Amino acid sequence: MIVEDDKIISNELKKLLDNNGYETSTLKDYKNALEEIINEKPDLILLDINIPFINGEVLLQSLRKKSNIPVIMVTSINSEIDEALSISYGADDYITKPYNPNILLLRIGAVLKRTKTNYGSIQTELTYKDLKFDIQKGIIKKDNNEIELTKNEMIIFSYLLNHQNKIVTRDELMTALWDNSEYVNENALTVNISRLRNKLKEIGYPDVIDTRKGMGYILL
Amino acid sequence: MIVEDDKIISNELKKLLDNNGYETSTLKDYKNALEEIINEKPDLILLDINIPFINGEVLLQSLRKKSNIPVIMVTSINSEIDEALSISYGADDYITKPYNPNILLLRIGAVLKRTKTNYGSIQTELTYKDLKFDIQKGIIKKDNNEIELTKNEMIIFSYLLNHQNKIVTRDELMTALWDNSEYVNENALTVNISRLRNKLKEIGYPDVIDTRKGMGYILL
DNA sequence: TATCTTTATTACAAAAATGTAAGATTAGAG
DNA sequence: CTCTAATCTTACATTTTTGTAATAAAGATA
Repeated sequence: MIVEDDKIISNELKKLLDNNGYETSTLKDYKNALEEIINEKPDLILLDINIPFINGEVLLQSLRKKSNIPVIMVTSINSEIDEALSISYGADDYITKPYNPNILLLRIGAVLKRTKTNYGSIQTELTYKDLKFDIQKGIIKKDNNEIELTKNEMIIFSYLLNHQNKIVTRDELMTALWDNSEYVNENALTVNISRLRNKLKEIGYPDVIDTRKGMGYILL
Repeated sequence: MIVEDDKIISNELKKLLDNNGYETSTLKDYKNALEEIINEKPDLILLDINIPFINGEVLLQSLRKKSNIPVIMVTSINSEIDEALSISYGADDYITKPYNPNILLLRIGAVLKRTKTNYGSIQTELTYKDLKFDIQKGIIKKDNNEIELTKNEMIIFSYLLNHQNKIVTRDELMTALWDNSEYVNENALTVNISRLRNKLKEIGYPDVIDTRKGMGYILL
């Protein structure tokens, strides 16, 4: 979606993108821009900083409260402050007019690539050594093998994976697993670790969760 | 982590970052850079494009095969092609020397903010209207309320959310839920949808999964 | 080494998740 | 409007997940 008040530039951009395999739509002013955007859910927005009535940065700020749709700021003002501000407001990239069409296309490609796993969708696969961890289905795959993790095992494995090679205390894991409002046996964690270890062993990783007595666990 | 061969610039960068609350480490050349990076797991890398022996872009390319650690390219060559290339190789941002310290800090902040939920970690929260969906724990939160989803309900809700406002066929959902190797009753899906709907109703969203008879379902 | 504390393992029972079947509803074609 | 196919609801039985307790093993400390 192109948000740009200058019709000439807008058409130029549209033509460029249409010719390169993108579907485009255009908005000429800020009026209802937010609704239009939310409604249409474009994959990416090219946002002119100087669209009439409202500054593009204000629009970006409001948009960011509702959505993570990627935004590339387009501006004629080649000011470093604006560039930095765009980024801190949540723009995904920034380009100045006059723009080099090829650069613009590359940047669009890069932003889409960078954000496609995140925008609106859930990152489902995480890698640990040669294992693929599908958090959505709760399974770990290795070549042809595949083991299923239960919810608790998933939470523990995710947590360890997010802190790989760092020691994770038992308390941290307890908090990740259970609201500290509800009381559970201290040993419940130990049992769940044990179960996770067994499953990892099944798939050929017997000793990856190491005990650091008195400190916690570490995923190697 | 600063990867930069010019000691003066390297020290300057280090001082700037140290003074602004970051912990830094430095690498002076490409030798074993990849191992060092993988080993240390920095939160962000400032990568000089002209480090000795190997071009920074090559390093970046190899790194991207192993990790998504955010990288900001630093270069003295103010060439648009390099900038575009950096981005398409997977750099998260790009800055030219001489750099404005404040801009650099802002960009570092922006990149860290943008990537913190993704780097090495699992994106755990997704938003639907005013609900927060924690995929890792399988719970949906609304203000003080909170409902727990089972694995099947999570899979269905995730799938619908990833295709919000688009019609999703029953077959798609069946495939998302079960390997098509194992046979399950057609009705199993209906029952699971029903269960999910009840939970969504509990939390104040009674009619968000709409049936499109003969076609599938749609999340409004 | 002896002792004490931390962590592991196992078996078991309670709770939760899930597929099935039977019957009820509903939407849309004719 | 009527009929039929699609979808829904409910209840139930099986399977899975999970916490507990009792006992065992392993590390640390003296």
